[in-house]
Amino acid sequence: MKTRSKYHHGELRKVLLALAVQQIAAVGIEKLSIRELARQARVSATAPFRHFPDKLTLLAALAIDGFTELAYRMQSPAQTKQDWESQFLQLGSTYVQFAEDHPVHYQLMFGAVLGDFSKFPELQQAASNAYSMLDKLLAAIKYEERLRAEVSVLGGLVWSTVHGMASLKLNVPPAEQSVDAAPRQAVKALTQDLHGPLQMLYRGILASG
Amino acid sequence: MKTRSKYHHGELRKVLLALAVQQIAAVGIEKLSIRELARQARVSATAPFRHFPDKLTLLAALAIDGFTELAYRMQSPAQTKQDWESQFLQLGSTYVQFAEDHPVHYQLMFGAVLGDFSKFPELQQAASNAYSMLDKLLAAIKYEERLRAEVSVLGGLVWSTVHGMASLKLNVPPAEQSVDAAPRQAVKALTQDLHGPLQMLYRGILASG
DNA sequence: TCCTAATGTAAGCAATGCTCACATTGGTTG
DNA sequence: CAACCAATGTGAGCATTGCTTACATTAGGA
Repeated sequence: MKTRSKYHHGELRKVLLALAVQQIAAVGIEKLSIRELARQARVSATAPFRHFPDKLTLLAALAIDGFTELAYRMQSPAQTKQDWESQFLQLGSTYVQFAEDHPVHYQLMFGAVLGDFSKFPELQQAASNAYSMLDKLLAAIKYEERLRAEVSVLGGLVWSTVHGMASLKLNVPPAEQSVDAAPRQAVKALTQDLHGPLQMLYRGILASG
Repeated sequence: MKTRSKYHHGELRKVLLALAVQQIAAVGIEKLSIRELARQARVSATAPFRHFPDKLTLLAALAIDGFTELAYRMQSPAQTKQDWESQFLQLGSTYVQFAEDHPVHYQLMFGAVLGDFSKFPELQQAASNAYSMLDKLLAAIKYEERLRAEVSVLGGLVWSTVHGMASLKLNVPPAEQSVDAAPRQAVKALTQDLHGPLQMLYRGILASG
């Protein structure tokens, strides 16, 4: 290890991103300060701007990392040649697990802070990659099982459900949560009672559009 | 109508909230400026602080309005003495419709900007009120139909699904969306194919916790 | 009618995002 | 090996922001 030359931090970009995640987790996105990040990295206040043209772009970089990681995680279940039920199952829990492991990234990826992705082509690309994983898996399943539904329709419903679970887990005060109240009971419920109601629900919402 | 006395705006609070919604919709939460709001309301820069101790509290006030309106909308389906399928159905579409009608409020209610609700007792209260509507309906249904599952479990699943749909509709670029692709096909899909996969998915996710 | 609380104003402070001109490097090329 | 150049860091400074403090104006009940 060479002595730190003190000028030229060396891996400032990476460090800034990591610190940003920490700080957002600690004080929230609203109060994230680039100057404060610079201070923590022991670097001048303007140094961060050599790596990111502005604050939003720094956040976008985090979102890109998120989508990349998510896509990576979704790759494994899609490649293993298991029965499609297992793949399906793994895909869902992978998604939710990701949200729990990287709440800050998730927030940026699916929250409204970044606004229109069109300002960040790389982000758009990364997001599309991740989204296409679900489509690919569903397409494969459809082919093998000869499902009659459109893949896009299936995908939309599955995605809604999974995303809803993840989003609620992150953003709703635990006292109000009932998502993970009782896993085993939930499984029971699904096989016993929910069958009818859920169908009804889907129909109502989708038909109203 | 009396002549505007120019001092004492009169309904500044209401106007500020309305302007805030406009501005957030236009430039995003990140760039919402209280001083700018004051300018648009033709009022001094410090006037807003007579009505809201700080910026966050102003946003919290919007979230409170949101929860109140949502609870109000959910009240009607719960009171009409229809069959429970219809009630269920209406509840879901009410929720999604609300998100589409008031995206800014929705963002504040379920996004991460406000952080912990515990700083705003009124907000906590308003949220609880809204949440309890779903529980009430489910409890009633359970009683009438003798569902075997726990209400909290049912509620969690239903809520996840509905919330996921709403959240995706708001936060995902339409090009990537597949939620409302084809309502009629979706209904078909549900009654034909989705029955099995969805169960699998739920089981996988819930059992992994 | 007066007096007090509610509501508005004016001036000012510390912090922030960002720009610009300049300093210091490390890596490529002659 | 030297010299140059692009990448990366520094420092001063500007406009804007959230918020405080001290003061002005008003509305409305005693």
